[in-house]
Amino acid sequence: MSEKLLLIDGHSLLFRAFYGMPGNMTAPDGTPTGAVYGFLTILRKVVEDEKPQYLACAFDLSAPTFRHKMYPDYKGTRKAAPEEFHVQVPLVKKILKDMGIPVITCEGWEADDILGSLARQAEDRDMDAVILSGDRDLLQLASPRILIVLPKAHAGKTTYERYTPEAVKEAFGVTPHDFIELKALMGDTSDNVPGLPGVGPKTAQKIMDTYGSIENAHAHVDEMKPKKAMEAMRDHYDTLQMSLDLVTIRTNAPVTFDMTSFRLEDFRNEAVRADFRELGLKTFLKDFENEAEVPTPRTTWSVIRDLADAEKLFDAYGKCGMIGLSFCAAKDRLLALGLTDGKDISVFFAGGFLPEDYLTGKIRALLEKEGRVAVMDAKACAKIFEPRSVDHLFDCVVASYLLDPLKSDWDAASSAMGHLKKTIPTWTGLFGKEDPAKAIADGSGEERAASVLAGEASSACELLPILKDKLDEEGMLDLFATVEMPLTGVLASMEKIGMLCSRDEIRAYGDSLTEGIDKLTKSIYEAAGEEFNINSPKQLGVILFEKMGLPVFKKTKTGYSTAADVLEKLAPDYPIVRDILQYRTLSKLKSTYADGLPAYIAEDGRIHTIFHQTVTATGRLSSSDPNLQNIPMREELGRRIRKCFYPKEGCVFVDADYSQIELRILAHMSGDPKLIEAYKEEKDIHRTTASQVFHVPFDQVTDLQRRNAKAVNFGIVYGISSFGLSQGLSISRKEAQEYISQYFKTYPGIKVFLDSQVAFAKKNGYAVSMYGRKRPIPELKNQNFATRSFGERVAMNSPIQGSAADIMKIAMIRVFNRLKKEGLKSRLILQIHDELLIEAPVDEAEHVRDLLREEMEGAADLSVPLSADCHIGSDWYEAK
DNA sequence: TTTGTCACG
DNA sequence: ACGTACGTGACAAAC
Repeated sequence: MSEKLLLIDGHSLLFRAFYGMPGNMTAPDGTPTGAVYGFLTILRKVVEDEKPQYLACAFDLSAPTFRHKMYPDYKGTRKAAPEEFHVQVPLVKKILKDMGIPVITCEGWEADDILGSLARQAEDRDMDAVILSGDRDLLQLASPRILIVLPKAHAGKTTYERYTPEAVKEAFGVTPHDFIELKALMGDTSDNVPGLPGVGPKTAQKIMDTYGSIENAHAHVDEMKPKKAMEAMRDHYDTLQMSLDLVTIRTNAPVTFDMTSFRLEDFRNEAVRADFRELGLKTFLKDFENEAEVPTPRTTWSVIRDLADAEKLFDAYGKCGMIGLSFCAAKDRLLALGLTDGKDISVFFAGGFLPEDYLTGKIRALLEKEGRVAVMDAKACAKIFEPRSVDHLFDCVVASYLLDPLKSDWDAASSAMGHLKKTIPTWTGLFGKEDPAKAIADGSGEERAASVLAGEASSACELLPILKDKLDEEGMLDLFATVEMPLTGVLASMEKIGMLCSRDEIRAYGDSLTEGIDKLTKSIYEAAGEEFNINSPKQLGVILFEKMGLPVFKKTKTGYSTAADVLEKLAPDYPIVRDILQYRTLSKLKSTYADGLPAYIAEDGRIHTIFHQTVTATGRLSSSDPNLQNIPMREELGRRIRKCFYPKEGCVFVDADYSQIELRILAHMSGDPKLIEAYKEEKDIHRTTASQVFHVPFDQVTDLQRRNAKAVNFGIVYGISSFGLSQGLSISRKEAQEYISQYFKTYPGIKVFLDSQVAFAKKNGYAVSMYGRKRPIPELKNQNFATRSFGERVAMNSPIQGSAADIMKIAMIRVFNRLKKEGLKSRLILQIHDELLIEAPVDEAEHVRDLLREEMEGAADLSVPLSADCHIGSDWYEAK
């Protein structure tokens, strides 16, 4: 194997890291360090993976280069960057120096040219070169011996893409050399390289596709199309030649350096350690100490291909008290699975002597035996293996979520890292954009898949006892075992069943919206005196507040606010604003629902939303792909979309929603006698509140009083503030404060309760629901008033919203089990926070309605009654 | 990728 | 004086 030289494009890599990393990272002295951190992370990863023997890093100088002489307007190295970036350049240079990595600059030349020249020199010495850069322009240097590595901006993760000439061709459709010509044709605004006027990416690509090179295109300039491009090529050929020259990276810069081979250990010297300490780069310091220790032994596993071996293993696993299970599936088909008893790890691929049905059958049997099965995704497990119950499953990711619900997006790897301090391979980490199913099918992904499966199964197995202890310690084991775990099975069933949705009806609905949108567009253009993009808040702001001179009520950090509450204030005086509001309504309905939903209708005619159990801070579920928890309801026009959702032949929808569950929970948790009394009367609660707060007889409450009382009730649940209420009611802050005082005077127990929740959260650092669900509130310690106030409102709201979520989850499990127990064909298909929707055969409908109400109202025993309103309908619109 | 907006509870 | 109602997800535009 030939030797390898890793060349780093210092400036561009740091720049990329600067925008890719959180901007708030600082050293103890306040110096920003985010870019340095990102730079080092990617560098370490590439060095580990590529294992170069030699390293060098090139930087630009601020002095003009030969390109500035060719073209004075050239920007190149003089791009604007914020101060926070500039201060990090010397920091990274010092660290590189201390690591023993040569930092190379060259007067009159850019870093690109240095890299190109050194890479070429490496080629001449029969070495391989790897160029690590943040700039795509470097791709032109890719060759059989020169690999280009670009970091990939992927939220939070450090990954990169490797470009050989073939990879460049595959990803961009052009050879590395063509990159140069393309860029010359298009120009580059950030470098200020002039391109051909009127030629963008599309036309440039077309020219290259047709003629293969600029030179050839110019030879055929007379026949060129479009006409604009032809004229541009004819008139600006000289400029184009110069641009070509400008964007071509040189390989003859007068640079060399002493190629002293370096070892990874060189990174770990005292000078580097001091740098890291000074900058507060804890992650890297920790690395330092860890590396002295024994490295984590590589996980090993056996791939099982023989039926007799498999039989023996499944038999043995069946006798274990605890096993770890992982699997890989695509479109509800099992592809592979990993199993461990905590010692040995076995990996099975479906197919050959081990058909898919054989494996799923074996796992189903395991899930019905006594003992625990630790997994990373019980919901997916239930969907694939369809066990009679999920009673023996332990979902490590759900457990991790309960222990820290603020860290949304829990997954297998972060659970392992968070509780085991272990790094395990991930699907995206090993496969990137590649489809694991395909890679497994053609064999190229088997090894990688096995390593992910082994890591997930073994860490699940290891995590189970740890997480169980932690849940117990935190008083959440009961919530986990009796609510969250059984719920995984309910959600699996709901997702799998899905909800029928009519393509034709949605299309018709969309068409009717289009008509309205077209009319409004015309009318808006006319009133504005010009055409513009109404969907652009920026352009709209210019039209309304600059051109037409409308009064500005509110600004956002980027410009004028054009939000609905602002436009509504202007609507009475300006017809155009009314049209814009209407336009917004229609285009929202069209883009998100009419145009958005059909893409999700599966082959069975149903939409299978995903219910997320580990996302929200309060314990609620969320829904995505598509979100079926925000289908329009409040306005008639939008509500009509619900007519497109219908039950299957011979069925109806049975729908039930809790009536003011959050206020009832507030009454219960606070124990305020007057509010409890109000609920026991089972009258219109907002009217009752108005009557009691404003001291008027129940029958004499005006609509305005009721509306105000309702807003106050909302406010209380959200964590009341006079400012917030004043916004909600469009009244002065003083009046709002008056309402609040009045409310607290009427229900003193509520005030005491809310204060106690804030005090509790301040003391303990978290709020807690009726069922022990915790929500940490770090904001309460923040010294910023606004942030702290937010924390206080969260402390008031979370126990209420969280308890409501708990109760709904309990209700779902009760309803699900009751349907099963009674052997009914009715199926739970949706949850919308305080509402459940069931698809029920007509002959079961009335019974199911009663059952649904019973199980929902009986889900919790509060000091006020829980009440659910039920409806039966032939589509979702009718069922509400 | 972030921002503004808006649909729901 | 500080600046907001609580909790989500999707889309289009702009960076």
